[in-house]
Amino acid sequence: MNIGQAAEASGVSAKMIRHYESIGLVPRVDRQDSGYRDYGPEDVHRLGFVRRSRDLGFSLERIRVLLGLWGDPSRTSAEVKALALTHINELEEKARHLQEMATVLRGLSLACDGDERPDCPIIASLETAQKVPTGQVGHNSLLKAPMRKRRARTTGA
Amino acid sequence: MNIGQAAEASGVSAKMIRHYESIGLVPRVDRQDSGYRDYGPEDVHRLGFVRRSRDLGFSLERIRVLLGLWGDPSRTSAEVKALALTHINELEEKARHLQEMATVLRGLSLACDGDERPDCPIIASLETAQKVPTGQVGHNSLLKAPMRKRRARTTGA
DNA sequence: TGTGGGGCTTCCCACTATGGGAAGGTCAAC
DNA sequence: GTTGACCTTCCCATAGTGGGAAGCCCCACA
Repeated sequence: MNIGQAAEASGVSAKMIRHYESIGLVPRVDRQDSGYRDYGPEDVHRLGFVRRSRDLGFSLERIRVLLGLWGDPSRTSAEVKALALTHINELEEKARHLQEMATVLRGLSLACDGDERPDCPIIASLETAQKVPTGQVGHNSLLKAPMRKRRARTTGA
Repeated sequence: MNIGQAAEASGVSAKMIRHYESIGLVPRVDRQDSGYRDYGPEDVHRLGFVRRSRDLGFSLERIRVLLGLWGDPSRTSAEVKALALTHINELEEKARHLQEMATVLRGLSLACDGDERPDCPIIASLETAQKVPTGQVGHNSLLKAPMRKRRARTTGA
């Protein structure tokens, strides 16, 4: 089976299959006399595993671990579950972050007339780091690590 | 004011300030005799605007537009609001996507014993594209554009 | 048997946004 | 003058995916 057919069968693009192979995520497959890669059912199966893992948001590095667990007969479901729970927490944290930004912006938008005049609380809020009328959020600076202190300079004149 | 002080005052790292300047997001500032960049209050103000826009998840390209609207006395609040609403929709769509992945995985995790045995519905689900007992979600392949059809080949022998 | 076109190969570049680090110049305090 | 923090530019790295070029392979059809 050529790479194009493996791509269609697995849902992973040929481009990505080559990439996954190049970074060692999936093993190098045999070559035909022509030099074309030759895929068997097992290879396609594995690519499908990768594809579904990606669909659930796993990073390639984590999929590397998942593939290891998949092929390890002495794995425990506890290991798999722990990995999944870690990932779930990360997903939900990111989702919360995005939703919080949306909520802040939603509050500002509600206060914006959206007419022909230039006055706009959205622009005003971006301009100055002040509280926004969201009820409970009240700050713009989310999740950014504080910057390290710099030595004060006597900026002359 | 040197770049380090502008960075601390604005919350944008010196590295990023230089980068923003290099891509034309913020104008090139004057240089001191030493060749050091020299920042004034207006520059810091603008950098703060960029910082807060980033904190709300705006892309640099969209911040370019926002900066244009900010400095445009003939802007309308409708323009700003439209841009904000577009962004809100994108944020919430991404948040939903992440949350949906988390929910699917949560369902699989609930069905996983997490003990010393290898049997694991999480691995099983990644292995084969079958329905998962989540109640309403029931699919793994989310949001991926379908791949274009390829011509079937008579894979000889 | 020749040819056309689609698939395959490798290799490089692009994207987003940010940071690390090197090599070297500048400034201010002591 | 020395020292150390700060500045300069330039290159590289990240994560994941796609675009595209140059060139070879293969097969169907005329």
